[in-house]
Amino acid sequence: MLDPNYVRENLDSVRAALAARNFPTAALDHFAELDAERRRVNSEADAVNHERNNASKEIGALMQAGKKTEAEAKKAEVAGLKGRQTELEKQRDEADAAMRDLLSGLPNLPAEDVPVGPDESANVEIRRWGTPREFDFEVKDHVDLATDLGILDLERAAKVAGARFAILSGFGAKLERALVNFMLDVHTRDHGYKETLPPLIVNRDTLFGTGQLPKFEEDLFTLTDERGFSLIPTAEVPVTNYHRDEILDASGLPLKFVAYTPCFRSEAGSYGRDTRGLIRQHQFEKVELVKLCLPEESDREHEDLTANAEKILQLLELPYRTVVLSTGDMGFSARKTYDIEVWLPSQNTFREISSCSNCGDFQARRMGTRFRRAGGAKPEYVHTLNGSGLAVGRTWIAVIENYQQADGSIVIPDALRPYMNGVEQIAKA
RNA sequence: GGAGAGGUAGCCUAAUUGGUAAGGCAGUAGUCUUGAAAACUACCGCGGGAAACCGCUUGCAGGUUCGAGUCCUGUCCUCUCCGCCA
Repeated sequence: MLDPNYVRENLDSVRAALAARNFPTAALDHFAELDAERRRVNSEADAVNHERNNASKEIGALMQAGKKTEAEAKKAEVAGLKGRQTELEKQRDEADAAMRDLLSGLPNLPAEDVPVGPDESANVEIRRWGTPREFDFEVKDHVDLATDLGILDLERAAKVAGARFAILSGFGAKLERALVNFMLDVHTRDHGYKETLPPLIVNRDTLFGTGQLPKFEEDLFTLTDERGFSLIPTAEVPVTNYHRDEILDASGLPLKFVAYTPCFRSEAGSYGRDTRGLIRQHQFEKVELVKLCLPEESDREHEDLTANAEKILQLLELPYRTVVLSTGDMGFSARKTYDIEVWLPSQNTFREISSCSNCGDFQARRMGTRFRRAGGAKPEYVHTLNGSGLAVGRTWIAVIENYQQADGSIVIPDALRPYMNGVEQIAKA
């Protein structure tokens, strides 16, 4: 959520920023009048309220003093205010709701150093690590490799659940589990994150807080339960919301969480995209990094978080590059996003394996997550950050494809071997 | 699923037949002190405002009333017992 005061004072630059995100700016056409109306009605309702409060207090005093007739006279006087008050409160609620509807649908404003462009073609590569391996045989993709090895069964998954589901088995399942444990260990032991295991089902307030609602309901799996539950699309949702409607002590910041969870996405609208293999699934596993921090530290924390995610790929010796997303390619809640893309030999290209975003105070404002500096200062909104560290399924793909051998077997990266009970290679049984 | 108890500011605890949230601890600033402690003073839920001040706040949402922590309805959460259960 944008700060209404900021929007009021910077309407033109907000309009330009939204346009850079390909966001229709028509909604802002009514901002000024809506804002003025809201503030006018609010102060008027306040004034009437004040009048009534005073009268009620006087009645109370008269009753205490035993002056019944005077109290009755005062009551009759106050009764006339009631209709006007009800009307004003109704107007105020409507104006507030209209403003909230307007603001809650607007995406975050891009940071100043985000490249401006229409879509992913304007993303800018900022660094590259490792060198893609030279293969002296024809590479296979992860579907052929893993299916042949008997560690992946997509056909039966389609029978059990449907398209975009998978069954991992044997060393395939073990590799997934090894990756999860490896990532959690690195982030907790070396990077100082606190491991958490959040609910996989969340309510609507939580979804609003991180920005999934009201605009992206169709991306979620929502339960038929009347409580409005949805399956989480990412651990960012429950974890960032841990401190919703709280005022934190500044001395406790930054808070750094790492959470391993399954994630569930409807993938509505992505029909025909990445239909083969594990790239795009309705259910996948992810280790997620989340930070709540001071505003002045979020840029640095963002760099650190991205480096923490990259470290996993370095330890697994998987080549990758990091790109900064352009204004036209960023997510709703982000003010700046780095995508980390891992090398996939079968596609001869880099594919997203992590997305690390600084959301500034955008989510904090929706959640009501604030902090207070020492000395009893006014509460301020925290900054929130999140990033995959990493998408486990896609890491699994990267390991399978990058470590494939001519005979179709897979060499286990050194860093993972302790997590595989010393297994060094997955070969056909 | 059945029965019962409860939710007041960071924590603890009050509030008469409904009269407009009292107090303690912790915390912050200051006085005093070589320094600290103690004592004393102020602040000490949220929002707006330069300020004066105003509005909001007893889990949440409604209702009755001039006025609701208090009465009524719904709902969420916590706890206890019974049943069921990984």
